[in-house]
Amino acid sequence: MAKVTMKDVAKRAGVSVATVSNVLNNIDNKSNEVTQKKVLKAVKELNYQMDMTARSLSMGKSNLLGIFLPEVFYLDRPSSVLKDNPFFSEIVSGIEYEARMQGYDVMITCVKSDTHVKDLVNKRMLDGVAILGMHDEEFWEGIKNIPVPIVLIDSYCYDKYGFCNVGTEDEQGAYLATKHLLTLNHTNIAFVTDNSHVSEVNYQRHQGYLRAIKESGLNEEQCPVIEADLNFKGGIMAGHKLLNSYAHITAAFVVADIMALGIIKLMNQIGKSIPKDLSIIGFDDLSVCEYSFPGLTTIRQDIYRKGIEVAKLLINKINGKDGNTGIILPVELILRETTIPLTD
Amino acid sequence: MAKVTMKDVAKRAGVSVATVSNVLNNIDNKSNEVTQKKVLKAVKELNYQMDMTARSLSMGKSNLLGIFLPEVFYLDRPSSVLKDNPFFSEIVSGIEYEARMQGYDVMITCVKSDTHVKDLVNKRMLDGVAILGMHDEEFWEGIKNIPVPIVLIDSYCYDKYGFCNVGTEDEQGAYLATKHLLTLNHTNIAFVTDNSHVSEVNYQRHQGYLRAIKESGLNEEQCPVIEADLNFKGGIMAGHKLLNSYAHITAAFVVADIMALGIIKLMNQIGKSIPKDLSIIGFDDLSVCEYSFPGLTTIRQDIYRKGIEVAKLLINKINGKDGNTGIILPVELILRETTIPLTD
DNA sequence: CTGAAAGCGCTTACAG
DNA sequence: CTGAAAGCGCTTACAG
Repeated sequence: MAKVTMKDVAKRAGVSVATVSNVLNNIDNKSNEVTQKKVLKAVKELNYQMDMTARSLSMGKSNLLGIFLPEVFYLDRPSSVLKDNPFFSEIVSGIEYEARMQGYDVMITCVKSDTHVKDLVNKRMLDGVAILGMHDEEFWEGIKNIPVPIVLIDSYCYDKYGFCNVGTEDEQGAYLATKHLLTLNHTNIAFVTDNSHVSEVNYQRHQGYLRAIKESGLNEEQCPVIEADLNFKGGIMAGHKLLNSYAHITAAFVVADIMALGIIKLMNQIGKSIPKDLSIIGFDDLSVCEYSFPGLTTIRQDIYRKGIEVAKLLINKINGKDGNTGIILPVELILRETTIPLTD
Repeated sequence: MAKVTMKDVAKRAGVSVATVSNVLNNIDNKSNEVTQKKVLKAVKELNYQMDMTARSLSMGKSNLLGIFLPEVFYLDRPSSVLKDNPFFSEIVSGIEYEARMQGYDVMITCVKSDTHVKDLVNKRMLDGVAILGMHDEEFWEGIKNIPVPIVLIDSYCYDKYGFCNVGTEDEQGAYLATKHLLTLNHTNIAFVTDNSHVSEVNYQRHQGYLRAIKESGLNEEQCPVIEADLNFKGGIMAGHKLLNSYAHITAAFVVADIMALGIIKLMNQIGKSIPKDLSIIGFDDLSVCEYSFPGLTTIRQDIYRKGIEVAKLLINKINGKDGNTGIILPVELILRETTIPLTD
């Protein structure tokens, strides 16, 4: 069975290829009803499927969206953030879903440089791209002239480059988390964060933490910042620091669930009890929060929905619909079992 | 800056478009060295990037691989297996990596039917596709005539349809797991599996379990099969069944880590101690096994590598390289803290 | 409202 | 070894 092309449809319907193209692209009143019916009938009978490749070449757009993940290395082996970080899987999932609903396909790849991004957009005539993860200034500078819409996730400098962004109430989330601990009478609350010092997100979360601390009249000095790698192992390291150098701490707000899980694991291992010996609250509400014991109290952001918003925003921009270039999604306190009132 | 095409390169290099195409496609000795040099120089100077869309149309192949995930529903909302199941993220990660290394891009999408698959292959001129997850006979029948290579994961009937497959030593893994429990003197060992009754994989794992049981002279009858949904909640359900109806059981082999985590969670919640009250071993070695407390003893399969093998196999078939159509990856017992010798 | 024709940027026989 | 030309399957002014 040879490939069915528009030509075949045209012949069967007794019209020209141009006409088939017109009705299929819904150039509204450009064709009369009976013509339309003939064409649609032929399409169905022949089970015609539009060749997107030809269409792309002809129109200069592909109906393809790019999802670009950061390339990471783990023990010198190239790894993928999709493999090691549930956050990315979930957001990709949301993007893919919404894109599909709107008739777009998605290409997914890890990118290593701005050049890499530019090349892919050109090569595949991508209509728009979503870029996940953090990159340096050079990277953003390098891609800012790409002639298709670009949406970022959790960026605080997207408008500087003319991009769009879907973010989360980071400051407010951190404030809620800290407030929750304060409400439970904790006064020695650590802020556990990553050690890369480049994350604007975590800076914002620190601000929210500080706002709550100050508001309650506590002294900033008694509230230490503990830094480690932003992953499970980093959480374990942070736990060690907590135990060794901050014995007076009774509660911790951790900027990422995955780190919080590391702390919990360590505490369990050495026979400490969570939340009795340490109240702990995370941020994200990954599925794994529910798996852990005790279940991790955390600040929820709806990551899947975030992905959906990313796709919506991207497609709106592609269609030239103006409107917001920045969307901020709400957060919510999820109470599970890792926080408890301070009693003495 | 207008798009740089082959025409521009040709002009700059003082040759024809055909020649540019030839050297770029490495039609080995079809052009002499000096011509090649001229062309390559022009390519570099103009920063020329091949338009894959045009190339695809012309060649009838796209250098694009499709990764097709099953569409799932969760509480009536369409969901994604990528979101809820780390197994899929990890294997996708492996496929993407290897594909990229070999110069292929990947398209990822959830598919709902065989027609959907066929349409996508046509529309995008995909060179090959990897299909993850389980589907019914009708689905496989529907796609078996697709004229591009198809590789499956963990299929036991791939050759029936002329597909390829990358699988795991399921029977052997289950055997090792069960053997491990037997070695620890357990004699009342439950087999916890999914309730869909369509998974050939879990049938094989059951076989491995039975082999170990029989080999040790135990009576099959005293080794119950417990069924539940293949997810975290299902694990909790299985845990309840275990507690309510199988008090004599001292150990369990669970066909998937994610279910095992559910059981552990339940036991923790009701104050039972793992492994003292129940030894438990899973299958897969997801990252989350390490996060849980106690760390889950399990049978490891290298899922990331599985993805890599999928891509390799797919690309080999695309290039007409014959060879294996079925690859079986090894398993390994990973000892953590959820199994303990039976003492009485 | 419809169709003939040019064009999108490549590749590939084919002739030279 | 190189180039002119046709073709891949669409879309889009343009003329009718």
